[in-house]
Amino acid sequence: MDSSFVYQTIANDLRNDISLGKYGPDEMIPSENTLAAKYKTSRVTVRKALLILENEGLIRPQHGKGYFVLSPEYSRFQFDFIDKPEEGGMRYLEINVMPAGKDLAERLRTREDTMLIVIRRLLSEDGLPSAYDEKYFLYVKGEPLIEREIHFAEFPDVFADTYVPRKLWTGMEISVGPAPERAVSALGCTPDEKLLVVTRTVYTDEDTPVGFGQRWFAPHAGVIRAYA
Amino acid sequence: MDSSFVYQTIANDLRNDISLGKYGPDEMIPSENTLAAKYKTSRVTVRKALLILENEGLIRPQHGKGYFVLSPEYSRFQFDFIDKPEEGGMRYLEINVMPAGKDLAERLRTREDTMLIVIRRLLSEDGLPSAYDEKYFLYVKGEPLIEREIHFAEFPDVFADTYVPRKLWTGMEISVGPAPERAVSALGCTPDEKLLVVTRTVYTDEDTPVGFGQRWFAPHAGVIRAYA
DNA sequence: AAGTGGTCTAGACCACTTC
DNA sequence: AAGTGGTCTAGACCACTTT
Repeated sequence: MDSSFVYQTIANDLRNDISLGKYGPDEMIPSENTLAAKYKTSRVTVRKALLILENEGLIRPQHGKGYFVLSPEYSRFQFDFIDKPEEGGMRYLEINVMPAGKDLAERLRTREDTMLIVIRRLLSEDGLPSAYDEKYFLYVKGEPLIEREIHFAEFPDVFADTYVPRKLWTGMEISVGPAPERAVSALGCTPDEKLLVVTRTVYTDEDTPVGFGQRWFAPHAGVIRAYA
Repeated sequence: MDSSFVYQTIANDLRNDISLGKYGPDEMIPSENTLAAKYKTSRVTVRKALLILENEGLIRPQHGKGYFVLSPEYSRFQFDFIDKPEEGGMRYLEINVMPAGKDLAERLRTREDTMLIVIRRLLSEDGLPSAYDEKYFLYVKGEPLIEREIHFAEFPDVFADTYVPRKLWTGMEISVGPAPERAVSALGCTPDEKLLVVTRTVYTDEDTPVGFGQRWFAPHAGVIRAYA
């Protein structure tokens, strides 16, 4: 197998043993010294292998005792939600600057007359409209041109120049609800029809919201795939 | 700060520098030897610090060149979807063994007369029904009692005895759709009303489906929260 | 040739757990 | 006291990249 290196061999062997149930949950695997002797290698190399398995969530060391096998964790799911789809088309419906208004002022914790940049788009797949989305973020005077900001790769990148990078985080809510009037015809649904909607809010490291976006999926395209 | 150890100090310092933009994306951080000299420590300790940052997705080493700072990745979201809610109530509506039928036979890639275990539940929050869910998995004769299997902690654990542990994975689809008739009244919705629905399929490592489940969320409770 | 990261050694000392 | 994991050293040799 993939075992050109000693630490890989050890990690693979142990992963196999755990996987096959040789060491069950809450049981202990051989100690570092035992493994070092078995593979005729140094403790450092053994620890390197064990760190890999620890990072994979298979084992956890306990000081003075040993390495315990963990129970598998199946409840954590993940998925990719990209702002700029690579497949399918994308069309800008509107790019504007406008006052926040009541709802958005509340969501972005600002005043109603605060100026926001709004970007509305229509996403397509196979020539059919698949989703409509909107993004709002604070308009800061003296900032780079809107035109430049529009061509960001991903949602939070818009803020790269304004805020400290890497200190932003995004919260997401997946729910159902009717699309706004301005999107109904484009998506080919009725005004009251409930669609899959994804709401994203970008926060600074101090939990101040700086951006807000929503995406409604057309009835035929309303699926988000995740895995654990 | 949290810097009782040399490797922690190095990792924290570098994380700070990257975070503050001292080293931007695609730029290189100081070499292992440089850092070892700066902190008057060994290369092993420096590498330990750098491995931490690598696992955090901040840097990536390139053989013969150096460590590069990566661009932040905001498009990967994750969330927890637990089978047995700790908060709120849960009531078993039905526990049975029944033939798969056409739809389930297709989903589980088996025959229509294959016997399945079915578990139907009603979940509540604050005394109100919040979701209805169903689970189906293959009924294997001679297996431990159904009664025992019902008290599993998480969905895939049902299969722990039957299949090789840790070689299962779960696919999930989040979409919208009407609840089945048997759930409509319990959830307090109309037959045609579209709800948030989560579909899970558990596969073996050979991608054979062994379990299938769906959960419909009541209109007032239909939100899944994720974060990146 | 010089610098870089990748693997590995053979020790050391410490803190924690068990007997 | 003995065994365990946690931190750390001062080297070594190799493969890769740049000059």
